[in-house]
Amino acid sequence: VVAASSTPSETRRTPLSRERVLRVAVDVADGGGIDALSMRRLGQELGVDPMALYRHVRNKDDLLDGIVDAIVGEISAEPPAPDWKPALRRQILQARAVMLGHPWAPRVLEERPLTGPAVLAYIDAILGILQAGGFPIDLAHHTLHLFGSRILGFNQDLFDDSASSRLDAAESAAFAASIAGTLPNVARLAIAVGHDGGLGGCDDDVEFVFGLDLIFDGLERLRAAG
Amino acid sequence: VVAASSTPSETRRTPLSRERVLRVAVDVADGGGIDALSMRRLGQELGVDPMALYRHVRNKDDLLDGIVDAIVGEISAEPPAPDWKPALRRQILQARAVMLGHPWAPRVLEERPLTGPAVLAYIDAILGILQAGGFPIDLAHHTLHLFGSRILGFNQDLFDDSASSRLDAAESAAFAASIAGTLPNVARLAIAVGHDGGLGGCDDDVEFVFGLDLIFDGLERLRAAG
DNA sequence: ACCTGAACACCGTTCAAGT
DNA sequence: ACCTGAACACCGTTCAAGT
Repeated sequence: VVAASSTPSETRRTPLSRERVLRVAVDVADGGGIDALSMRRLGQELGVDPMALYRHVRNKDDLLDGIVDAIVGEISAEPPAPDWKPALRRQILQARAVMLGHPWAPRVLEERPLTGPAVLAYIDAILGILQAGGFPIDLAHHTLHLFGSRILGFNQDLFDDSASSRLDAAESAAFAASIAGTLPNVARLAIAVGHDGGLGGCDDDVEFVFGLDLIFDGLERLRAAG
Repeated sequence: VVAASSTPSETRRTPLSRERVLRVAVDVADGGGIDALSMRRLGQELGVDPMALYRHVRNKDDLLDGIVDAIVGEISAEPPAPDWKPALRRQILQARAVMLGHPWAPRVLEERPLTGPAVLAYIDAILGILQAGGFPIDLAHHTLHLFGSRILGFNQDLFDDSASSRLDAAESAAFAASIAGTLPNVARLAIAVGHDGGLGGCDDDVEFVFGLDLIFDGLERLRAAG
């Protein structure tokens, strides 16, 4: 169920527009995940024939590109500052806050080409922060590639250890023992992650900021070296 | 069209097995992209009723998990060595070579939970390299999160500059001029990327290794500091 | 000229009927 | 007991018919 901002009768009265189509599409994805966002379902949510959407959106791909750009447009811009590290850090964490509100967004962002106006404006803002901090243009270019998805506030975690971190010490030990023969290093990791206080509970935000700061330090060293 | 390893009659004679289903599924994805991989198409490729696949695969998700694990299984293991940097570097570049042979794989790897035996064995190998190099277990854990998809040899590039790098200097200048008003920093970047020899042609491999080495250096500093 | 909705060519999966 | 294929509940999109 999607939390609609208007009653069905209002919905039907308001004329369709690309903006409204995209806004409701984001609502549908927020409410039911990206798989819930079909042209038919979206038409139903807007109280119109699904075919009516094609007047405001070229096709499904165009719809996805549109909501991706809308999401990036939610990120408020951080003004450039002479001290680039805190400025870029704030900017990226602002993007992260937006992404946390749309859990489906990272996946879609990754599989769509990012060429919308809001995305370009965001990249321009990032480059502005780097330039104000004294980055030559080629280092700024490397930096964009280096950050990858991190520039938008998320990092693709390939292995999910949230399950193992939910285990207590005894359960971790049992799991570790069961795989110790074939996967000795993963077993050791499972025990360490399970230890109370050992790794601080595997907070994703902690991991994200850890990675950010390590990369920042490496970049600052390159920048200072010229 | 998929390059089949056997003729239709052979295909029909050979009994189905999970391994064969997964192998042909990878072939279909290699040949036509991940969207070409449907249960119906896969059944057709194997010369069997689509429903017959459900004896060897729980459902479509299980099929995807299976081919993801099969791809990771293609990566040959690098033996641990006292010098962790070159060992890890070789291991990751080996993974990258495998991914370049299956362009659809990174996207699928990102959206599936990675819990198959080959994935776990691969992570165990990575942890083995780090441990042999003197990484304490908690730093090794941070390292996995830090690398993210890079551990499997690919980096999610959010903006695609392959189009702009294909332009010649005059075209870059014209494009830059057209956006200079609204996107001054992106415009400057476009000119720099377009310059012959300025950035070395935007080689993806160059960018990947650049990022790898920067992260390696940061980790080595943390490791040495204890 | 505009919009609607029937229809097409697909999906993944269930389930009853047949061997 | 096993397998098949019809059928269900969906897709995105085309296109002809209706207003």
